[in-house]
Amino acid sequence: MNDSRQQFNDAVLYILGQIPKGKVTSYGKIAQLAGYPNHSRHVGQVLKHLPNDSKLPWHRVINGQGKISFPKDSAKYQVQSDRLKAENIIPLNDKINMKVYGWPQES
DNA sequence: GAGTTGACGGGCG
DNA sequence: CCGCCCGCCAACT
Repeated sequence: MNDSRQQFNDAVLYILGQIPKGKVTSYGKIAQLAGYPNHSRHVGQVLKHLPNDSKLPWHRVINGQGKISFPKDSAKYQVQSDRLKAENIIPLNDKINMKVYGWPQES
């Protein structure tokens, strides 16, 4: 019954772990890869449930606009931005170039 | 049990 | 280019 939900959750976590270092992806992309093209919001829901000490690179997930889905004044924003910068991912005007850092590779 | 929310995305004006 | 609206659907109140 609720297996589909659990499966979606598991798929998201798996994909999240497959994101190579120095690359980023969007919620919609993950949802699509998970087999649910329109569940972009739920991807965020899953990430929200992640523990703070999670080994998964949740910071490599941004929105389709190539921006961090947090208010600039938010602590989460600062952390994610700092982590991305630590992976040589430098956003321009608070926007990440998906053409360069995007994953999987878009054409 | 019913209504609202949300780590989003895409379309329209 | 920018802002508003609609859709999707589980989680939350």
